[in-house]
Amino acid sequence: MLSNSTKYAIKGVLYLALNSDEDHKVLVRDIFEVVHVPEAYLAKLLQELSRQGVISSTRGAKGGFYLSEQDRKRSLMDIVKVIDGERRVNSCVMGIHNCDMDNPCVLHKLVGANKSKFIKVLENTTILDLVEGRQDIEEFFPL
Amino acid sequence: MLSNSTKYAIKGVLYLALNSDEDHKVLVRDIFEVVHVPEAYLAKLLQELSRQGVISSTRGAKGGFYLSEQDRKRSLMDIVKVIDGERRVNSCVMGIHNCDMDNPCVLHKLVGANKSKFIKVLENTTILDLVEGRQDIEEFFPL
DNA sequence: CATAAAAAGGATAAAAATATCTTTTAATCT
DNA sequence: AGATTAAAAGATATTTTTATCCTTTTTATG
Repeated sequence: MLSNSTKYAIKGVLYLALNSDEDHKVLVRDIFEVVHVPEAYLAKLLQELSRQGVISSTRGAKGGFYLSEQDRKRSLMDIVKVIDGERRVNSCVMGIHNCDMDNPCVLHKLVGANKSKFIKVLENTTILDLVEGRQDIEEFFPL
Repeated sequence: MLSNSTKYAIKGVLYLALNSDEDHKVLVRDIFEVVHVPEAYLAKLLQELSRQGVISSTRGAKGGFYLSEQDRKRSLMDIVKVIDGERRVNSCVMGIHNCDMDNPCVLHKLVGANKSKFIKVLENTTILDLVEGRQDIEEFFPL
C-alpha cells in the first residue's frame, strides 16, 4: 500500500519535526543514519518533498531541511501523494480496472472499508498530531 | 500491502472456483484473458499454488488446474502466504525493524487496527465464502 | 569577492518484481 | 507402444523500484 520510499520519507519528516525549525536546519548527513535510509536516497526524497512544498529547505552554508509551522500542519497523506502519487493510494486494492471507492468490486466490499479508514487516518493525521503527543513519537525512534 | 502477483493469483483462483472441479479442469490458456493476467505469468503463479497444495492440478492430456472441495475451504490468506510470503503481510506497515503486531510502533497504533482487520478478513474469508454468494462474485468479473 | 557549505539535478547502477520462453515430465488416447 | 496434450520446471528477459554517484547551482559568511 505504501512504498518503501514513502515510508522513508515519513521517517525523514518525523525526524525533522522533532529536530528542526526555521533556525535549526538539518543536514541529510545528520538524519540518514538515525532513520536507516541511504543518505543519497533520503536526500532525493526530501528534495522532492521540498520542491512540492511539503517541507522546507534552504541551500548553501547554514542551509538544510526543516519544517516550518505551516509544514507541520501537513497530513501524512500529503507526503504519500508526493512520493507515491495519488493514483497508487486511491486505486483499487485488487488492481481492478474501473474500480474505485465509488464503484467498488467484491474485494472492495470485503476490504475497502478498512482501506477507506486507513486513508482517512493518513488524511486526518498531521505531523503535528504525531509529535504533539497525540501519538507517542518517542517509541518511533530508532526508526 | 498485496503484491500484484498475489492479486493475480486471487483472480485466477476465483476463476477456478467458478469454473472448475475434479471433472472439469481448466487450462491457463482459458483463464488468462478473462482475468487480464499474462498467460505464462499466471501459469507460474498457479503452479506455485498447486505445488504448495492451495489449488490442484494434473499434468498431461485432460489435465489442468482445478479446485477440490478441500481447496475451496482455503482462505484468501493461504494464497497471500504462498505468493507474497507471510513476512510481507505480517511485517510492520512502516518497515520498522523489531516492530510487529505484538510490539507495535507509533504508526502501528495509528494504522495497525485497520491492518489487523484487513488481515483477519483475509484469514476468515474462504474461496467458498466468496463464491457462495456471501459475497457477490458476479461483480468480480471481468477482472 | 572568494570560498565553503549545502541542496538540486542528472545520469547511472543495482536489486526486486514482473513477465516470457524453452525444455522436461506426466497423463491420456489411440 | 507411440503420439499428443498439458502442467512443471528452469533459464532468461524486461520493467519498475530503489539506490548511488557526480556535477551544478545557490547561499552565507569571512
